Amino acid sequence: MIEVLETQNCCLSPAEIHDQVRGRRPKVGIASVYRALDTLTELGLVHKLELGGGSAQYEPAAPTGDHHHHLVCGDCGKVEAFSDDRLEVVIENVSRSAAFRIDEHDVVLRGRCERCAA
Amino acid sequence: MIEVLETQNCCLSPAEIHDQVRGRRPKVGIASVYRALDTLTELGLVHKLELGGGSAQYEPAAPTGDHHHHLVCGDCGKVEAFSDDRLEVVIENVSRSAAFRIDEHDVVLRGRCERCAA
DNA sequence: GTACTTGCAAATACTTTGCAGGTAT
DNA sequence: ATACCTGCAAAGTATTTGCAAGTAC
Repeated sequence: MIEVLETQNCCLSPAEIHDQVRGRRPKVGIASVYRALDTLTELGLVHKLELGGGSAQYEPAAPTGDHHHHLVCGDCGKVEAFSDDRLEVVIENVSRSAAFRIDEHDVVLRGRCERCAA
Repeated sequence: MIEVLETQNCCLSPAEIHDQVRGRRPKVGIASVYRALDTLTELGLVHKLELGGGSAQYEPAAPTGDHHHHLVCGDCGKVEAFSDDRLEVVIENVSRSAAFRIDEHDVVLRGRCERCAA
């Protein structure tokens, strides 16, 4: 599973991961995928995203410098990554001044992708 | 339903809305709540949030100047609102330079609330 | 053997849908 | 009458859990 996640750096659903894992180990069940994702998420190795559209998405946690956020197309569901340093700085500041002790953040920009906007 | 949503300005689950609506109109089914939320979301009157934790959350769309984002406690699930002007400015800039035509955004900061951090 | 992991099937949770009956025009 | 709305029950999807069997030490 780790090998599968390594090949993809952005957003896989549990079902997609399951399919790819089965390519190598046909007997693996979806329950094991969920269990492993749960563990990896707790360990901070994987990041869980709730982008809407039925199921959660998982991606490898950023190996520092690879931190990014997501653009989501409301029409076709396409997801694309982006990153912006000023955004990170501002979020860092906000996090520090918040009442909560923040250790993670997600930014999702929603709209239409080039194709669907046409 | 609109009356119920008006009284709350942040984050209600469909089940919570259903409970409150039933206080006034006992026969209303959960399906109608989902249908109405769908319609209101399409009309842009209500904003749908995927914060994790089982079900989606809905809140009245910001009547300009009431725009906010969310702090989520990973331990107890508590959700709190915050807003920050610089954050909005940066997101506005990022949105303009993105490949997608962006018309909405969500920012979620995750961590522990004061109580759970102790 | 003991403790942990696993796949399967069943259970649970959330959301959507079909439909019969009701309402409004 | 026609078109639309509604609640209920059933279906669908995503995720979690119980458990018997398997594996590791």
